[in-house]
Order: sequence, then C-alpha cells, then structure tokens
Amino acid sequence: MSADERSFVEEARREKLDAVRARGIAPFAYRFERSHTAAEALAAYGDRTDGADGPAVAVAGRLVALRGHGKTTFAHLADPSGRLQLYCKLDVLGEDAYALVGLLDLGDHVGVRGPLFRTRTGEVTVRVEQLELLAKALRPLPLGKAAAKEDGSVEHFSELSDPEQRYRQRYADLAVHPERRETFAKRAAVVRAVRAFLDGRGYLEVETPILQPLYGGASARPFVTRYRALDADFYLRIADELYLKRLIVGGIDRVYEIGKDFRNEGMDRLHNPEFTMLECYQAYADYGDMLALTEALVREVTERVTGGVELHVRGTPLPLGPAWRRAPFLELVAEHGGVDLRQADDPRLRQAIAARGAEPEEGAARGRLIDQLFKVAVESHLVAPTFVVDYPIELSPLAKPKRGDPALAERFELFIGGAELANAFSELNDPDDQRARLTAQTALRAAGDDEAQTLDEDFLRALEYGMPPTGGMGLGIDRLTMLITGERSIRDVVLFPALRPE
RNA sequence: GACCCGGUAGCUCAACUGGUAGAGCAGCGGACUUUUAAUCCGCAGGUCGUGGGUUCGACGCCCACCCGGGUCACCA
Repeated sequence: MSADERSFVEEARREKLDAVRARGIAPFAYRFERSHTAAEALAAYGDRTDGADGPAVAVAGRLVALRGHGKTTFAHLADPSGRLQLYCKLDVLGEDAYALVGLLDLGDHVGVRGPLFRTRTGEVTVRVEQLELLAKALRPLPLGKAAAKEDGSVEHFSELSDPEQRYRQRYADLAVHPERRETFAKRAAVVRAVRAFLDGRGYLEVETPILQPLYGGASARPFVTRYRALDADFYLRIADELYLKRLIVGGIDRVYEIGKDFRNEGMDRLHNPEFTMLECYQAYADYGDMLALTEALVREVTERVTGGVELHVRGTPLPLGPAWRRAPFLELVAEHGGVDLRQADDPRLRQAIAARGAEPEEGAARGRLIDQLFKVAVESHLVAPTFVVDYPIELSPLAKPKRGDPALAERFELFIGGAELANAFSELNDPDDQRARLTAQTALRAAGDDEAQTLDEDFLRALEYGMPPTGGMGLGIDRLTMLITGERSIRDVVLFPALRPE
C-alpha cells in the first residue's frame, strides 16, 4: 500500500514506529519470557486487601485500552486468559522508558514486568517497572470502548459488527472479540469429544483421499480439479463413504474419519461448500445399532462440551429430553405433506409440492420428487430431535432394502432444529444389488440428474471380496457445533467461511 | 437463481419531502503522577460501494453492476 492510500490513523502509527526506531528500539521483538498470564496474575495477587504489593509478574499481550494522565498512564493488556490493568508512572520507569509509553497505540503487543498492587479503586494492576514493545500494530483494530462489568465480563460499547468484515477479516474479529474465540474453542472440544467417544468404543481413526479420480458416496455436484502429472481430472471428495467401506472389507471392523467434504453448491446459513463430516462404520451392525450410537454420541458430546443436556436452536434452548422420537418417513410425509407415497403417482407429488409454495423440479425422477416433498413439507417441523426412519429405497442407493419391505431402505436421518444432522444406513453389501442400483443412478445422470451417483468399479470389486454386514453413519460436525454453541449461521462456526473474492 | 434489507470517517451510526455530509469513540496537539466508557481545551479526518442517468442542485430519485446479510429454492 502506498503512503497516500493509508488513512491518517495509519500514518500516525508509522510516525510512531519511526520514532520508536529512532530511539534505538526494535519495534518487532523476538520473544518475551512470561511468568503469568493475565488471569494467573490476578489469581496470584488473590483477594488481599492489606494494601501491600503482590508478587512481581511478567505478562504480555495486546493493548486494548490506553488512558494517559500526563506523567502516568493506565492501560489494559489482553491475552487469551483475560485483561489486566497496567500502571505506568514516570517516576518508576524513568524518562526514557516513559517516553516509549507515549509511542504506544491500541493494538500493540507489549510485555511488562513489575509488582502487582491494588489501585485505590480496587483493581489489581501491574506497576510497570519494565516495558517492552513486542509488536507494533500499524493498522488500527476495530477496538471499541470497553468496560469490565461486575461479573468480570467485558461490555463493548462499539465493536466490529459488520458481518462481511467479520468473516473476511476473521483475525480482526477474533482479536477484538474474546467471546468469539470461545466459540472456536468449543468447536475443538466437540471434535475432541467425538474422537474420545469413538476411540473409547474401539473405532480406528483413518484418513482417506480427498483428491479422487471418481467421486461418490453422496448425491452432490463435485469440485473438479486438474491433476497435471496424470493429465486427468480429479474430484474433491463429496463423502468418505466408499473408501471407508473398502476398509471394512479390509478387516478394519470399526473405522471413522473426521474430515472435509466439498460440495459444489450454494452457501447459506446451513451450508458452506467445504464442511467437516464425521463418518463411521461398524461391521456386524445395522442401522438400529447406528441409531443407538448416534443418540449416545450427540448426548455424550453435548454433555462433555457444555456440561449440560441442552442444545440451542436459533438462540432458543432445546433440551435433549428422554429417548428421541422415531418416525417412519412415510408417516411423516402423510402427516405433514398429506400424501400417501404408496398410492400417489408423480403428478400427485408435484401437486403436493406446489401446494407448499415450492416449484416441483422439471423432469425430476420420482426419487427426487419424494425428496423435495419431504424437504418442503416435513423438515421444518422436526425441531426436537427426531430419527426419520425407513426411507424410500430410490432415495438410498447405498442402503440395504428393509427387511420385510423392499420398497424401503434401512436408513435413518437425525433431524434437530429443523435441519438434518446425521444420516445412516444398513450398508448395502450385496455387490450385484449395488451394481444394479448404481447403474440405475447412471441412468438418472444420463437423464439429466447431475447429482446422481457414479458407478465406481473399484468399489464394487471391493464388495465382491465380501463386506460383512455393516452399519454406517455420517454426521455434520459444523452443524453439531452450531447446536452446541447456539450459533445461527454456519459462518459463525467456520473460521474462514467461503466468500466471493474481494 | 428469485425476492427483501443494507454498504456514509479506522469503528458504531446520523443527515427531514433532493439544497452541497455530522456525532460519539479511535487519531493528532495541549493540560493532568491511582484512572478505568478518565476528564477538560483545541485540531484534523470522507472519491457517501462502483458506473451511468434525471435535476439549477443527488448520500437521498431512476437504471445497471459489485459486495454482504436475510428469506425462499437446491445439496448435509
């Protein structure tokens, strides 16, 4: 950036930077030996009220408040643990060091050393004896005025609220809003808890290819990329499914992966084109086993991360309650859509979809119409945790037919807060049936359904070696994190959500 | 993709039925050796998202476009 593109605020900071250098001080330091975090320092002073100095501390952090009073200056420094007040006094620091105080700006990183004491107004504070500039902030952070409240939290009077800037410049968002860092700490805790849950049940965590010569395992459009060395198009995976089942064939009886999937679709409150998915597979299990596993997983992860048994949907608490409802797909469509799928023909389906204000997809096959009707008529009603069980088989090309009713597949999806959270089935392990179903998908694709699944010969070869009966489940980590943190948008649980280039 | 809302100083926001852009905080200068949204005095800071158009005159009206948010449609 050239000088005339900088704001006058930035110019002022660069002038101070020059002044710092002119005093022989390097404005970007290499290290600082801390003795305490801000919170540890406060704890180290304790609640003594005798007026005596506490221990000397060395703390480092970003300046978030500066109040100059001539020959003294009060400041607040923030680190991930909290805020700590600094008291800089000319008498204590001496002329030279105190001059540096005048060259500090909000946002600068500093390290200070000195004893703790309690000010007249009762705040535990560092009486700064040594001050080091650790990194100059040349660009002003959107730090508003903030005041510590009685309960110890910090009230912001002006802050970064423009969502666009928050997502594009997440570093600024995080730097200014400690509570936002908390959300991402919780996200990490969710992932840790999921791992602990599955590891404790004997699942092996693996990593499978993200770059794939063929994509599969879900109905979605892929991202395409070019593999130069092979002179071939590759795809970013849309699901882990087909590789994890290969591992079941290989004898890894319990296996899971937590990783990014990529789907070439629009983005909204619930969708980011790259998202984090858990998939797990268990040999000798069916979808009933996976249902029990899924409920236990969501309950246990919620408890571990929040210490309670509540999720949050758009800011409203949602108690997890006793055993979750299980409702057959057909019953829900009849209840909310007014259609008996066993009787209704395709025109009737289109009519029901249109009656809900949606536009039936042009030339869509029956499976997609059923899917569409479910989405427009049923999903939003499924706020309390609900397992939707036994899907029409044409919607589920990778699932086994339901015992006793071959029109259905042994499949469930878990809905919470009106959105799908998990999807599972008794995995189809008859290679001939699988080939027939994928071939049918290929026909759909030829008919224009660009989300129909592809036929993967290597996957079928694996099934021909014999895959044991297997239960499989996939669960959206971003969405689970939304429910646990109460965030309304997936962009608030993804550090760098997809945006158009600036 | 459709519709609705928004984009003004570093940040948060004003600006009436069209009259030539303002405040708080941040910044700069000064005063101030226990303040904490410090205070007091002074100063500076803007291609009003972009490009056209209407008008004597546009931040405000019209058109197109860009970016974001929301709702709907589709994938988790």
